[in-house]
Amino acid sequence: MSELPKLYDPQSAQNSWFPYWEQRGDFNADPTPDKESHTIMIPLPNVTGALHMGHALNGTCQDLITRWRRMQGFEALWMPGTDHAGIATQAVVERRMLEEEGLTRHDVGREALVNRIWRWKDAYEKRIISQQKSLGASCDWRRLRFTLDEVCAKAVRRTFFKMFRDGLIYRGKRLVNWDVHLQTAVADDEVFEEEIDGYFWTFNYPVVDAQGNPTGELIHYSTTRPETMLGDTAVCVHPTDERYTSLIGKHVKIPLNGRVIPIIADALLADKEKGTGAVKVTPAHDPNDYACYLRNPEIGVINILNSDGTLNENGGEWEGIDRLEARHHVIERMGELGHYEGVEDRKIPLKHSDRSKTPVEPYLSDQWFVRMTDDEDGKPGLAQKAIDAVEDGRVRFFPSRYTKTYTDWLAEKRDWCISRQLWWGHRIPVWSAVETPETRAIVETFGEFSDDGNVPLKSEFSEFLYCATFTDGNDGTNRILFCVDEGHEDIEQKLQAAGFEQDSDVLDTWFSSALWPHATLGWPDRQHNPPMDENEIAKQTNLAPDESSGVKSESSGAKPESSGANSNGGNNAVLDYFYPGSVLITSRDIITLWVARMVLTGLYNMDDIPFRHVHVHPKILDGFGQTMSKSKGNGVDPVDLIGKYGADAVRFTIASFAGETQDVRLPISYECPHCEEMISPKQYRLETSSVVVPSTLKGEFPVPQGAPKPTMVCTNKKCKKQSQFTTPLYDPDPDPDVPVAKMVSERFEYGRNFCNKFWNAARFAIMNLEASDNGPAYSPAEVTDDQLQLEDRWVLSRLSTVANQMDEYLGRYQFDAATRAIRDFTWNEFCDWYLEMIKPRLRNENQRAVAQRVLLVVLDSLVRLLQPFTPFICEELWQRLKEIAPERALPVGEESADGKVLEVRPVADACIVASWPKIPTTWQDAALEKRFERLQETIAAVRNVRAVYSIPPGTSVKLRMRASAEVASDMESVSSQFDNLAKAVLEAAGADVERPKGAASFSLGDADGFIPLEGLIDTEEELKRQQKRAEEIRKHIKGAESKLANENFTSRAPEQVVNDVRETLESNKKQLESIEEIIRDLS
RNA sequence: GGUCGCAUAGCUCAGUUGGUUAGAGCGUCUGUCUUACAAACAGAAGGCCGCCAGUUCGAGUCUGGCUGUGACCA
Repeated sequence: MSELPKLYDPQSAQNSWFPYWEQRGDFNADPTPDKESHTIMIPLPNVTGALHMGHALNGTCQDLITRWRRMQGFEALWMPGTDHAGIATQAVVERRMLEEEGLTRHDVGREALVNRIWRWKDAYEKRIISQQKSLGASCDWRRLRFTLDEVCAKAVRRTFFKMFRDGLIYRGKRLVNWDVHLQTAVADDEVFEEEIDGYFWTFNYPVVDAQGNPTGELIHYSTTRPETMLGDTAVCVHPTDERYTSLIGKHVKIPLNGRVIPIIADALLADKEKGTGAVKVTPAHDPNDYACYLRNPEIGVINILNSDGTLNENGGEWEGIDRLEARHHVIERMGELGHYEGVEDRKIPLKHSDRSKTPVEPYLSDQWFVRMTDDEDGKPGLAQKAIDAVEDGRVRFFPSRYTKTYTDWLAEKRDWCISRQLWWGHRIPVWSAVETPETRAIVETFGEFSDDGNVPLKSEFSEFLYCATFTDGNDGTNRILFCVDEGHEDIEQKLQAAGFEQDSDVLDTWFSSALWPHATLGWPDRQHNPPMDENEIAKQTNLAPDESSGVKSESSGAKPESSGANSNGGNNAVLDYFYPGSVLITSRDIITLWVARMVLTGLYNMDDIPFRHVHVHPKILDGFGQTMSKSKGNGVDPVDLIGKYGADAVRFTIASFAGETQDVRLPISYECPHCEEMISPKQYRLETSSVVVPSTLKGEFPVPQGAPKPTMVCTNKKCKKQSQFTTPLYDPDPDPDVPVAKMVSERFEYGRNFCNKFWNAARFAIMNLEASDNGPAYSPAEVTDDQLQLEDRWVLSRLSTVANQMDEYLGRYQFDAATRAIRDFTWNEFCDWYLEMIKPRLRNENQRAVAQRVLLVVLDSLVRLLQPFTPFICEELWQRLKEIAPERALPVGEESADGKVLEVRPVADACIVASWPKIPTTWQDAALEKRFERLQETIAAVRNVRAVYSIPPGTSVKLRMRASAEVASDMESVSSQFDNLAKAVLEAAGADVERPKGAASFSLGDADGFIPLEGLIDTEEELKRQQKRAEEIRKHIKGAESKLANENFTSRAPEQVVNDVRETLESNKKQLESIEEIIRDLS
């Protein structure tokens, strides 16, 4: 075998092993009756744009758990896919179309726009998948789903139909956030508030008598949106406001249009302290006013806006004019009529659409809703059932504090507005028409009208068709509507031919993503397994789909034939087998929007929860503590990091962040494209927000069209070159062919350095497992207890502890603790101590074979334990080790007697499917670890003396240890290690050893060490060193003594604690005695 | 405004049910190209555990308040 290079090359490992796994079908998961399933549904990224660090963190956690479970012998499915993200995607495509071609959606039409969005989706889905794959995502790519594909579409249609039939979906009026630019409602979470410079105008309305004649009284009020007075239906005062009590019940006239409206009292809307105490009420255009209308329905509602933001017929002479322009006309006319009183400047918090970045208008419109409330008879509704599932523990949150976020939100039981006035999405499957003899005739082919307005259908139709009549609130016409289940295009055509029109709205994206956990598995089709991607199957070299899974690991055994084929004995085995899922891994901001709704629809459609665990991982912030986002310019592309540090390093570092905390900071830098120097970032304030730019920024933002783009200057004195850099503020992108500074983070050196350390440990092992001048190659043979040396027992004891910790930590989703445990063991124990200690044995022909066997079993275990974290390097090493030792000595089971520790077994073809280590806990030996620690302390103390006295590495020192006979004999048994690790020759050890003159000294708890340094010793320096140490110990002694003198402590603290303090005190006193003796000698 | 977090070494973070002398990585300083690894090795320096009270024999850890900071929901 060719010798391993000194540096691990992540790119070459990535290039070889990902295709290898794909071809072998290692990521495939199929129903396998004799294995337990493990299912993770990806939190589907949306196709609006590329993935960022948050996705990388999310994906790493999921892949880690999936790979771990797969090695444990679970049939582990990680389901991939993407979300169509209705409004977000439509908005980016529309914006780009407008910028590049000057076209709006109305110019191109529904079909053409949707086609354009499909093309966008195709491009970004491809990009997203390639990003995920470069991270090593072991998804079952054959099962890739998209929320608008036909499998998901069926689930959406069936769910809508079922809910409609069950009376859970209704149509109603609601005041929504209306994006006049995109002409759609946007959800509350798609809106951001921004303070703008506005004005506060004051007007008055004349009070009129019953005949409509002015009484001479005026009511004054102020407003930031004067144009809405055209839609006023009342003036409101506080019921206890003495200025107005006499006016309540009277009327005012709106001067602009002569409408007479009542003066009402409403304590919730009017505030005596604010302004004049009187407010105008415009129910159709203000949420608070709308709430007031609901309390006082007699005042009525008047809508003055068209969907594009222009005034409608209620705008009178200003009909067709944009509301902002109309505002000026209104002010002017009120002035002419003598009802304008003044204006002042004011900062106004204004809601903007996150999608179009334009101000939203409160707008009253017809929307579809899903009922969340409980039934009238008190039976739990959708929300309550989802709350129950968490409260009774069927679904558990990790960390548990997120349970409250979930239950608090659901407890409000607010009906869910599911319609969106968009073109990109699942169209609402409802067809309606005005009731006419012709349309009635159609209805009568399916059923018949009953007197109460219901339309019971004949049984052959009622399974997939639902009919109802209603009166249109807008024009008073009687209408008929049909809801049609999936798979009945013939009926849809028949309805359309008869004049029925499909609702033009689409469903909220979350409606389809709520179904993700069962829709992706093929629900509602219970007869067939869900279809799979033929191209992905074709990539797998084992040819016939039935054998696509190939030979599996030593633990999981060969798989029965794949159930990928569509015919499967008439049931959907995939759904039965993989539902419910095991864990959902996501970030906290969608606990309400998504997690809650998945539970709710899972219970509704499947009568079962969608997953048992929900793990909520932290969010990644930048070095300034702000969330990463495209618009802030601080988003790091994981692919850039993978290119620089390697996928393993990125994964390992990310996993080290992922604990139970809420946020982690990831300071970022710009990498000079010329010399790789890191340039630090700074925050750059814009008018209403801030962006992150290089600290050496040249040029100004925002960039005027055609102006040179801002650049940064390299801080490296030898470079000093300028370059463009990653930022959202270039319009639209950095110039082509100009070097661009990428955004990276030096934090990832943590993972890279670890991978390289591990690589070199394996390199050392491999060199010593092969035949060389030092002796023969590795030979597999069983290892018994009596063949083990101290360091072998120690390393196996530690390995057992760490391996078992890994299961604990991963089981609780504590990825950070798991990475720390495995890193510390690998680096600080295996590399720093074990490898160093066995070097002499590997050169000794009698000791070499056993040392090789123990070395390999530890390395073998590490490769397996690290596979979920750093799969590429592990597969690379696995394949190399497989050549050296296709059979090797591996841990025996717990129950093994007769002193056998390792037994020879073959290993799996690939690391990804190797069995997860089960290291016997009986290997853990606390007493032995304690002994070993004393050895380590002694060596550290000798090294410290060597460093203090600058003794050259090549120079040997003598060591004399004063200790009890027992400890001394232990020291003698490992004396060769003093020489090996500290270049110290143990000259003497025993109770009667005396401190030689001119020696450096150190004191452990139960032993003192002396290193004769005749001539070398600096008495002053040594005295100082010892006195400093003595001071420290005196401090501790004092602390312990005062503690023990405290009656309260000795009587109330647990005996164990008190004893520990006593022991430590004794040991410290001994140490102090030794040190004081040394000090006397030196003085 | 409500809810949930965070504040520990210069930076980024660990710190189990309260219990001996608070840890790691990076950075800094001193040595070392020692035949696995300079992306490394050996050694060292560096802490009012945000502030104020309280509970306790004992508080980085528990309780209350304050300050700063972040997220989610209104």
